[in-house]
Amino acid sequence: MTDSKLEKFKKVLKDENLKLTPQRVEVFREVCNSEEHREAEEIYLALRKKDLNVSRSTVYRTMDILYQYDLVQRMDIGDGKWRYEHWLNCHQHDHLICIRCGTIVEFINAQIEEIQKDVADKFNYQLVRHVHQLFGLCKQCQNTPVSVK
Amino acid sequence: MTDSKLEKFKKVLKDENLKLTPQRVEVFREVCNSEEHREAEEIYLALRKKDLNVSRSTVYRTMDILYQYDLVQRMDIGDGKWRYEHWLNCHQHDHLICIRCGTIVEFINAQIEEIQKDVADKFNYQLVRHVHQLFGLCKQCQNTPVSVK
DNA sequence: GTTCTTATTGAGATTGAATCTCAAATGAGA
DNA sequence: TCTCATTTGAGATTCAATCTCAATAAGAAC
Repeated sequence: MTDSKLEKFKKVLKDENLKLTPQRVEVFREVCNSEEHREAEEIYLALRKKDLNVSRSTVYRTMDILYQYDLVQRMDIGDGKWRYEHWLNCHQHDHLICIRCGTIVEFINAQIEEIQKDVADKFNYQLVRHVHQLFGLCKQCQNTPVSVK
Repeated sequence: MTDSKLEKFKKVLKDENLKLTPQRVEVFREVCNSEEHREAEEIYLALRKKDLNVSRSTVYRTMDILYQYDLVQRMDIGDGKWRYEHWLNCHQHDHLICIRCGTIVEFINAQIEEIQKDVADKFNYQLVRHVHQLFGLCKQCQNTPVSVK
């Protein structure tokens, strides 16, 4: 994690009268140092593994703050769990999700973005955000037979 | 609900060795006769209101069957609840969702469908299904001031 | 550095949608 | 009508997320 990212977080905390605690810093650092799309529980366990004992509650609470102040992105692939990813260089992208192995790949398509705007206009909706997820089988899984239980 | 829809359901039940029960028929009828995107709980309450007392468990179970056998569509707008809609004339469409009043409107865009395929190809994903949701403010809500609590 | 106030933390309780359990009831084939 | 596997209903359970509250700690003021 670059210092500028941490500074950004510190600024948000200061501006919002939230305190800079070691727990918050550790959670933020953990999220920034991974390119994965992880659940709060996974982030919690990753911290424990590193002997950085931040409670589950605090992880959930911090992820909420990070999401509210646009420091992380979160997505829901329909299994009832939020998945978080850092959101500092690369804003605005969508996802391809493998329905077998769960691999998540990001994509950006300017043309789709344009058409989305047109669709929203046509229906008189003022577009705020969107979710666009393509579910399928990744190359690997297309070539792997399903194991028999 | 036309008879042909019910026949389709009966055929699925028969083919899958599932029994045709009055409860299943009532749930199916209830879903087919509404153009809304409703949660299982709402469908359950709608039935109760009509004095068709199907248990909550049975509603959930029947919705699962209907979804598994492609007789209804379901969507998740990120609030942890499945919303169901009948899926008999109009397959394949996406949704515009008002973030204030919850109104859901359907849209279809052939161009986006095409580009999606190209994106999946490019990443070597074999596309199975997709979720595309545009969140924003509907016309009505753009013109309504937020009420002060 | 010390004091003070207020926010934060952690552990466990709670929530709510969805699923599971199991005894009683019921389809539907023989 | 009989039989038996399936289904139903009511309540228990699950699980991610949120809430509660006493103990702790940040950080402003001095």
